[in-house]
Amino acid sequence: MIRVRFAPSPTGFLHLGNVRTALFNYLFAKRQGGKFILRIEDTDRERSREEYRQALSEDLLWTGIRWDEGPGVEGEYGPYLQSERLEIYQSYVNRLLDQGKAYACYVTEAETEEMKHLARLEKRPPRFDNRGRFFTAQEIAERKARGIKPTVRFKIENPMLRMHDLIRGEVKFNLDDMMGDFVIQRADGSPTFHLAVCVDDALMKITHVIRGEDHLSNTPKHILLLEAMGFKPPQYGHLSLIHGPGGEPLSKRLEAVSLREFRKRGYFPPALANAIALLGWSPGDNREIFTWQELQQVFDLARIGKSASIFDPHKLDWVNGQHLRSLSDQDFVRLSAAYLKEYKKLPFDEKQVLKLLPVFKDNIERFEQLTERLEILSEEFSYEDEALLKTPQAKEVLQAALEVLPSIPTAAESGYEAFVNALKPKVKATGKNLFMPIRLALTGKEHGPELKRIFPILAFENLKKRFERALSLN
RNA sequence: GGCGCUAUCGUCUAGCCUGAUCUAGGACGUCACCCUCUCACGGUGAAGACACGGGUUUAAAUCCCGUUAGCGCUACCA
Repeated sequence: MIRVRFAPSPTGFLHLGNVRTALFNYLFAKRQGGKFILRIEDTDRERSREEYRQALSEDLLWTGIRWDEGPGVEGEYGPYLQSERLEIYQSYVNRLLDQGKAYACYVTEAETEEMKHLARLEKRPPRFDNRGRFFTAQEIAERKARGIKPTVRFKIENPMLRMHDLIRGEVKFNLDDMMGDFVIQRADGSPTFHLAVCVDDALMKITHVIRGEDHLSNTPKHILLLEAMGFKPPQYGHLSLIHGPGGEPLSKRLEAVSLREFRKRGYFPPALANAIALLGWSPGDNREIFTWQELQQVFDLARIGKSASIFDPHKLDWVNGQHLRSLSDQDFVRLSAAYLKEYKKLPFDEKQVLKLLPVFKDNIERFEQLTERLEILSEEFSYEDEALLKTPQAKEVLQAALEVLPSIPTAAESGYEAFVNALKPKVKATGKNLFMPIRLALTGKEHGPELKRIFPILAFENLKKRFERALSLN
C-alpha cells in the first residue's frame, strides 16, 4: 500500500508551490490506490499560527484535495499535529542517546556561528567541527555550571552516501564537505524538523516522500537518522521549485500566488489544479486540458521534469477559460452564482442574474470578471467609451432604435434580428459604427456576449430605458 | 566560499534514458487573416528555441568533460 503525505508548516498561507507538492502527492496516491496523509509540522512554536492551520485545510479542500488521514480524519497513526507528538520524539531522542548514536552537546549557538564564520573565511566547508562530541567530563561540568543547556546532536559516522531519487535519479553526497553532527533536539527540549520528519514518516508508514527540491540536501540527514533508528527510509522524489513571473522564488508573503488570492479571483478549482499540474508535468501527448478525474487517471510521477519553471498567469487564465467553456449552462450558473454570493457581488435581482449568467460562459476566463459584466443589470452603469455615444452618428442610431423598438417582439432572440432589420434602412451607419453604439448603450462595455442573447433578457422596458439614457448624454 | 540540483521558442513543455525518423512537435502570449452585419468566443496561419566550448561517433538537442548562468542547502526555520 502506497502512503504519501503532505506536511506543511502553518506559518503562512499556502501558495502555488505548496499546492503543487500537495497535488502531486495526492495524484500519485490516487492513481496507485494509495493513501494521502496530511500532517501539520508545527514544531516551530514561534511562527506557527492556528489561523494558518485552518486556512491551509480550507485551501486544500477547496482545491479538491482530501486527506485520508490527518486533522479531522483520524487514522491509526495519529495524532497528525506534530505539537501533539512531542513525547514520541522525546522517546526516540532518548533511545539514540542510550545507543550512543547521539550526544548531548554543550557547544553554544554563538560558538557554532563563530566556527562557521571562520571556516568560511578560510574557504573551508562551513560546518560544525563536532567538538562537542569530544568534551571531557570536566569541560561538560564547567559548561553546565555556566548554565549552558545542551542540544542533542546526531553523530555522523559514515559520511559517504548515495541515494536514488524518484525524479532526479542517482545523487551522491559526501557529508564531510557539507555538515557536521547536526542538532535533533534544541536546547529548549523541542525536536528539530529533521528528527520530527523522520520519526513521523517512519511511524506513519510513509512509503514515498515527494517534496520540494529545497529538501534534497536535507535528505542525507534523514536517511542516516532513519537508519540509525532502525527504519527503512522511504523512497524520495524531489520536485523542482516554481518561480514567480519575475523569476523570483515563491514566498508565503507573495500575495499574488497565494491560494486565497486565486480563489478570490474566481478560478475554478479543477482548472487551477490542471494548470498547476502542467508546471513540471506533461502527459507526453499534446493534451493540456484535463478534468479532475482525468488528471487522477493520467498523472504519472515518471513524467515529471527536473527543471524549475516560472508560473505564467496568462496560461492559467486560458486553462480556466477552457474549463468554464466545457461546463454545462447549469453547472456554470451554479458555480458562478456560488462565487458571486461568497464574495457578496450580487447586488441585483437574483432571478434576473441567473437568467443572464449563461450568456457569459463563452466570454469570461474567471468568475471575478462577472462582477463587471453584471453591471449591465444596473441602471447606472458607466460607459467604457462615452465619447463615442456622443457622436452625431451614434445619436442617429440610438434615435432610430427608440423609434423601431415599440414594434418589435423583444422577448425572443428572433426579436433582435427583427430589430436590426428595422433599424438598418433608417440609418447611414453600418458594421462597427452601427453595433458599437448599441452595445455601449445596452451594456456599457465594448466587449461582451452576443447582443442577440442580451436582447431578450433585457426586454422592452430595459431596452427603452437604456437607449434613452445613452441618448441623453451630452 | 563549500556541496548539490538544473539548463529546448518570451513562458509552460515534447523529444534526451534506448544517438540517425528533428530543416526540433504542441500550448500560452504576440501578430495577421477568416467567421460574426460589432467586440469577445471559435477557426487558420506567421514570427519564435536545442546556454557556450570541447570531445566520442559515419551521425549529437540526445552520450562524456569543462565553462557560464539560475536555483537550493550550508539554522538550536521548515
